[in-house]
Amino acid sequence: MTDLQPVRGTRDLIGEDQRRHRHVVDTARGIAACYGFDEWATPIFEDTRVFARSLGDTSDVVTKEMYTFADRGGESVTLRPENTAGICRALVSNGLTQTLPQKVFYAGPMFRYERPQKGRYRQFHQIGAELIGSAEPLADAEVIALGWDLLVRLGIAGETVLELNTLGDGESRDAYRAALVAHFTAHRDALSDDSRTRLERNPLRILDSKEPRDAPFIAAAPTIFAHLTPAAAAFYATVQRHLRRFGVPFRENPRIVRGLDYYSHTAFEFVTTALGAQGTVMAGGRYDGLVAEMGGPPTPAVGWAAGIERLSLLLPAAPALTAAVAVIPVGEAAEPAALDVLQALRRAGIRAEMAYRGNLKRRMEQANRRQARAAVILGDSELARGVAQVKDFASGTQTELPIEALARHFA
RNA sequence: GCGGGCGUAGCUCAGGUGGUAGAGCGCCAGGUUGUGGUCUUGGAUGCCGUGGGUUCGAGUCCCAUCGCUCGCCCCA
Repeated sequence: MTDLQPVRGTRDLIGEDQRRHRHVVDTARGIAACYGFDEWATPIFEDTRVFARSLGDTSDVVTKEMYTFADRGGESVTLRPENTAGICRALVSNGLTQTLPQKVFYAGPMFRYERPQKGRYRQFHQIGAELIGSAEPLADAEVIALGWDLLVRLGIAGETVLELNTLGDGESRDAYRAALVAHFTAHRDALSDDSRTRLERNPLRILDSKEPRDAPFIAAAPTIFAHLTPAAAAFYATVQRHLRRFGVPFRENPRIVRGLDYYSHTAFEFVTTALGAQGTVMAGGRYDGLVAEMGGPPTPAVGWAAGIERLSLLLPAAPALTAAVAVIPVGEAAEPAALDVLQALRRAGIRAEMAYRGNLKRRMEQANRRQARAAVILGDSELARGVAQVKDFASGTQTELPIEALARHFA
C-alpha cells in the first residue's frame, strides 16, 4: 500500500458511488431537455474577477473559500466555486444576450476550500438550471417545477420540502434590511458572536443562524412581507399561483435567505433532514443583476443549483448494472469461435464478456463473481454441431441453443 | 478558523489491570482434469497511522504529529 491518498476533501467515484452520481446527472439531463433546457459546458476555471465581482464581498465563498492562484502568465485565475457566474459570463462572451431567453443546463465539478463534512467536499459536483432573459414570474415557477420533477423522478421528493421566500426588489430589500438592523441592534448584546458580526456585514444572514441563543430574536424579527413594494408582492403572489398550477408543493419560510449576493425576488431551497448539517439539497432564486455585472445589458434571470453528492446520498439505491453474458470456451481450439460469438453478441447490443484465461471451472467462478446473467459454453463437441450450452445463472438451468440463435435469445 | 469521536488484515471490527496480534467477510488452493452460486478442507495477508517518551517489555500508558469522521461556521 502506498501512502498516496486523494487530497483532503476530494474523493474517488468508483462502482456504486459513480453509478449513483451518473444516475443523478442522466436523470437531470433528460428532464431539463423536456423543459427545453440545453446543456452548456463552461471552463472549470475562470478569471478571478468573474467570481469576485458577482458573489458579493461578504460571502465566505469569496473571502476565504476560493481556490485562486496566479498562472504562469501571471493572470489570477480561480477554480469555479459555483457556476451561475460562469454561465452569465459565457452568455455575454458569446453575444447571446441578443438571443433570449437562454435556457441552460449544466453539470460538473466545483471547488471550495472548506472543512470537509458529510455531504460537503472541496471538490464537489453540481447540476444546475438557469433561465436567462425572462422577468416573468412564470419563469421562476417553471425553473422550480423542473427541480421538483427531478426530485420526483429520483424518488427522493418525499425526503425534501420546498421552502419558498421572496427577497423583494431593491427597494423592498433596502427597507427590510433597515428594519432588521433596527430590530437586531436592539438586542445586540444578547446575540451570538457570529451574529454580531453578521449584523455589521450581512444582517439578512442572521435569519439563517443555527445558534440557539439567536433563536428567540430571529423568531421575533420582522418578515419582509410588510416591506414589499406592491410590484414585488404581486410578483411573489404570481409565482405561488403558478407553482400551485404546476402541482409543486411548497412551504413559505420567511427566514430563507441566499448565501450569495446576486439574488433578488424569489429565493427557494429544497431541504431535507436526512443529511445532518448539510440539509440543503437544491437551492436557487432570481438574480436580475448578474448579467449586467458581467458586462452585458441588464438581463433578468432565475435558476438553481443542486449538490450531486447530496442527491446521491438520498437515493434509495444505485441503479443496477446490466448483467453481462459470459462467453466461455472449453479448450484452446474453441477460442476463435468463442471470440466470434463474443463480438456478435456485443455488436447486437448485448453486454458480453470473456475472461482472459482460466479453465471452465475458473471462468464459471469469475462469471458468477461478476454477476453475469448467463454463461455461453462452447467446447469442441458443441462447435461440431453449431450449438452452445447456455446456462442461466438465476435459475441454474442449462439448455442447448444454435449459435445463430444466441443474439436473439439474449436480446 | 473552532470543538467532539476514531485510526489494528483488502472490508467490518475484537483485543479488562502492559507480556510479543485475532474473528467474520473477502481472497487463493483442494474436495470435482466440461459447470458457478450452496457445502467442506486447507492456506496467504499486518511498519497495530507516524514520530518520540516511560518500561526488562507498548496495539495497550504519556506527548506530539498526520489522517479520517461528525458538529460549529459556511453552503449545493
